[in-house]
Amino acid sequence: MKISKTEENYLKAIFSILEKGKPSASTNSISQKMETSAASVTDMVKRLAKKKLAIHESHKGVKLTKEGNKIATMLTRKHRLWEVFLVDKLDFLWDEVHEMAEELEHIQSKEMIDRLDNFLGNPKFDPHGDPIPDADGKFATRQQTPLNEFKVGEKGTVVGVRESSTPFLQYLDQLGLGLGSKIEILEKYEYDNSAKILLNKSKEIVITGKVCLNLFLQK
Amino acid sequence: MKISKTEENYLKAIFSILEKGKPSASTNSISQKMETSAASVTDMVKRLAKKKLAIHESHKGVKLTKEGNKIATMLTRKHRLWEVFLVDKLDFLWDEVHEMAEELEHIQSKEMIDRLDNFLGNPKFDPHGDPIPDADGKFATRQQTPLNEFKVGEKGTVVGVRESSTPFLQYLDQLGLGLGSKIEILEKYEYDNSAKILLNKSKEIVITGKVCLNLFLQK
DNA sequence: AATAATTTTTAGACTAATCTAAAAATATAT
DNA sequence: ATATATTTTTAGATTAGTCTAAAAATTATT
Ligand SMILES: [Mn+2]
Ligand SMILES: [Mn+2]
Ligand SMILES: [Mn+2]
Ligand SMILES: [Mn+2]
Repeated sequence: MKISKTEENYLKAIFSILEKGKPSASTNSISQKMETSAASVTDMVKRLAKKKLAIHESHKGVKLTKEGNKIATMLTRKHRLWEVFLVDKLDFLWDEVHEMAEELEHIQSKEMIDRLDNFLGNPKFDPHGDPIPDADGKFATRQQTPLNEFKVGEKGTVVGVRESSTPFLQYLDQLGLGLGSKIEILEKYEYDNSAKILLNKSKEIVITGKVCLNLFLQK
Repeated sequence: MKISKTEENYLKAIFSILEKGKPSASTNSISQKMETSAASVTDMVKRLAKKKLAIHESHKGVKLTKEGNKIATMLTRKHRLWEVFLVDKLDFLWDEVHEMAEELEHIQSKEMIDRLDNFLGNPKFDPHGDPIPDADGKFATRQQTPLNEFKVGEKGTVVGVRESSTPFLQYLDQLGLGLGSKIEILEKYEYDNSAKILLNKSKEIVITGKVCLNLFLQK
């Protein structure tokens, strides 16, 4: 059974919605992520269900079957490994790689991706700190806490971002923040959830509540 | 103006037919290369003409415009650079890479391909000895002669193959022949154009006229 | 030059993927 | 509980890319 690039992108979209803890993905949430109409989503979801990749109950949202989940996981693996390649080998910045990976993930060769994994030194996390599933689909786990849950005086290292949109990543670059940055909380302002932090033991900066929410740190 | 993957593959097919010296590509020759019906070719050729990528005169075949030629050249560049990547970095064999490159060539990023070129050390020839156009579309040239034009006693080094189908390449592997192999002609048999050669100054083997025709050597 | 063979084009149909507009189902507010 | 708003599905249309069968044009053969 062959799966089109479009079907693959839908599977990945559903996967990423379910990943965030939702019990099922709604038609509207998928249409937003895919930037297509709700009608198109209904069509496609039916096709995925017919192929036994998804389970669809009318008006009750979509889940993935074991097979659908497997495919989405392998797409995530490919996407993230290519991102590592682009950053580590071709020296792209972390905010430049998503669109290219979005295309590269559809190249069909398990052998190639396993060799790429090896060539890259079997990385466990992508340039945004997201875990890379191994050849069996197993995700690495890591202890991480969003910055907004830190208390004054606590310290940590940035290991991931909740959202990896280009504007957010570029904003972090501007602030001098990236994976590996050392942070100590100096002050927290209840009023708007912003905070003053000490960056890499050298620079004091103020960041908004939104930034705090989107940064994951290891204590 | 955006060009679909299918349109790109047609451009490349037309390009490769014209490359062999033909003044124009016939509908049938394209349909053979693309493994589609002649009717589909006519349809597509009209679309390419409408986009000013090809010139089509009814019943007289197709040529490429400057723009069409440029695009086909860049696709060839991408295809061949990815083949080098797969062989040099991921350790694939020369007969394993074509299908993957056939997909990779459609990834849309000039910046990425220029960086890949650089990462690979700006190779001038692909794993089959075919020239890789540079960022401006210029092909490297090289003095090369098909083995069948060699005379008894002459020596040379294999630098390319005329045809790079998997069966042919695997057959060469079996014979112990590849790019860089040193060859001296020991005997030529007029009867069926086969020849006895000394391979790498150590092994005597007999090869058919067909093989002689498909190997390019540098004297 | 007429006929036969081959190549190319046209006509009409099909599928995947998309859309808009309207209908139906579900959720929310009064 | 009814009315209103939102979400989801259905219906019908469109475009790219493909096909087969038949018509038209070109090339080869007698
Ligand atoms: Mn994608
Ligand atoms: Mn990522
Ligand atoms: Mn291709
Ligand atoms: Mn090649």
